[in-house]
Amino acid sequence: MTEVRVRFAPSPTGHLHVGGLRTALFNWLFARRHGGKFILRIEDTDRDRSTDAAIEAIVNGLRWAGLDWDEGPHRQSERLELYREKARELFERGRAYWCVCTPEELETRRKEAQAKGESLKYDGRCRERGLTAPAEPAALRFRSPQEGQTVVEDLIKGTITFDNAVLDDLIILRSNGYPTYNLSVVIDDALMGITHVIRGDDHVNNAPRQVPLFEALEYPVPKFAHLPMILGSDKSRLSKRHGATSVLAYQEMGYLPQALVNYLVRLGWSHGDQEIFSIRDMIDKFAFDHVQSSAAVFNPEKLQWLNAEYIKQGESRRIAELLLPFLEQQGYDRDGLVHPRGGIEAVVPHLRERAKTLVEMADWTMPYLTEPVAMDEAAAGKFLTPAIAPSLNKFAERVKTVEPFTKETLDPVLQTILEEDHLKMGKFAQPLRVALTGRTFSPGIYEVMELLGKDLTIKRLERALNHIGS
RNA sequence: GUCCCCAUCGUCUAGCCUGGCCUAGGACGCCGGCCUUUCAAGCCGGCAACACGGGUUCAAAUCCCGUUGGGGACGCCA
Repeated sequence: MTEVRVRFAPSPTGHLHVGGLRTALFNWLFARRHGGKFILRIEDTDRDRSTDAAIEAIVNGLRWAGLDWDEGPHRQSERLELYREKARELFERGRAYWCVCTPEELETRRKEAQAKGESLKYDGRCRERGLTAPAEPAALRFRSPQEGQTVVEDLIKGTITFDNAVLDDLIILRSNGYPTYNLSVVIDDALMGITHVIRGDDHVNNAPRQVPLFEALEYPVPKFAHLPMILGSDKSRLSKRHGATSVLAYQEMGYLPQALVNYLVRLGWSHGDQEIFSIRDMIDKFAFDHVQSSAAVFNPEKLQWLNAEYIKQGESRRIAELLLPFLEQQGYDRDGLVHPRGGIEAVVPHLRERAKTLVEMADWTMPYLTEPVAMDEAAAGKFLTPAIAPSLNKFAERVKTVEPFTKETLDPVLQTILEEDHLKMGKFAQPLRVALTGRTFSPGIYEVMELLGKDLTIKRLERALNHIGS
C-alpha cells in the first residue's frame, strides 16, 4: 500500500477561519491515522489578493492548534514556471486554446445569460478559432470534454455523476501569465503525490473539472473526500455576522486549542456517543465512514462547554501558563505587587471549576494577584453595611493571632462570631467575600483567605471597614 | 435559471449501508430539583426529533420514487 499523502492548501487572503482549521484538522488526522504525510501548501496564484501577513496568520493558527506539517509550506507563486510549462504542453497537444474574450465581455455575457435564465457557462466562442499566438492579451482555456460523464467516487458522499455537457472550458492561464487555481491545484496535487484530496464541500463541483485535467496531463487521479460545510445559526454559510470565525479570535477570547480542535472534530465526525477526545483518541479513531455528509451549524455554546471541560481537566501548571498572557492583558505585572501563596498555579485549582474561558478566569484571578483590588461598588453598597461592620471588625481583630492561617484554624474563629452575633453563615460570608475580593462571587471563603494570606486578609478587611465608615 | 449535495430533538449527533433489539440513545442549551458561605461545578429529573407523500415488505428512521425544504457551485477567486 502506498503512503498516504494529504495536504491543506489555503489561499492566503485573510485570517485562518474555523472552517479552514477543520479542513486542516481532518487532513492532519487522516495523515496521522495512516502514518502518512501532511503537506502545507499556500495557494497564492492570485497575486492581487495574496499577502504574506495572511500566510503568517495561517501558519500561526495551525501551530496554535497543534497541527504540524511534514512538508512545506510550499508556495505556488514560486512554482509558476512549472504551471506555465504544463499549460503550454496542453496547448501544444490541442487540449487547450487561446481565448481573447475580455473579462468585461465575459461578465456582460454572464449577466445576459442570467437575465434570460440560461446557463452561465462560457459559450466557447474562441474554442474553434485556432489562435496560435494572439497579439492581444489572451487567456488559455482547457478544452473540457463535452460528451459522456465524469464520475467522482467521493469517500464521504459516495458516487457523484456529472454530465460533461455542463463542464466549462475553464481558464488555466490568465492573460497576465499566472495560472489559475484549477491548473495549479491539479499539477501540485499530482507532483506532490497527493493520494487523498480532502477539502470543503464547496469544491465538489471542481472535482469533475479537475479530473479531466489530471487525465489530460496523464497524472493519476487522487481520491476525493468532500467535507460538509460549517453553517451559521441561520443555516447560511458561516460568516462574520454569525460572530467570531477566525481562529485567532477564539484564541483571544480565551479558548484552549484543544477545546477548539475537539469541538471542530465533532462537527461532522462522530465516534458513537463520545464527546471528548484526546488528540491520541482522534488519531486512533478517525475514519471517513463516520463523517457526516450534511452541513453542520456552528454552536458557540457547545464550544464553550468543551472549553470549560478542558480548563477543568487541564494540568494546573499548563492552565497557569496559558492564563498568564490574559492576566498581563488585564494589568497583572509578573514581578507584581502581590505574590499569592504558591503563585498563579495555586489559584488555578480554585477557579478552574467555574471558568468558561481564560479571559473570564484571568478576571476572577486578579483579586489574588493584585493589590489594591478593584471594588465592585454595587456589591459594596449591598453587603458592606454599617450593620455588619462590628462583626467584620471583630473578625479582623481576632484573625490577627491565628496561626497557621488555614481553614482549620479560621473556622472556629468565624463560627464563634456567628454565634455571638446571631448571624447565619450566608449573612456573614457575603460581606466578608466582598471585603476580601471586591466582588460577590469567589471560591469558598476559607480558600480565599488561605490564598490571600493573613496580611492581605487583614489589610482588605480594614479597607472595607474604612469604606463603610466613609 | 442550470448543475451538484443534503434532510433524526433548537443545535451537534447515535441508529441507516447489513429493515425487526427504536414506545428513537447521547451531548450542548433550556426548565425544575438536590447540594450550598456566593458564583460556578457536580448530581437527579424534565421538555424536545425520524420534513412530507407514495411505494416495497409480515415489519421502514432504516430500502426505492416523488415533493418540499436547506446548502453549495456556476469568476482571468481559491
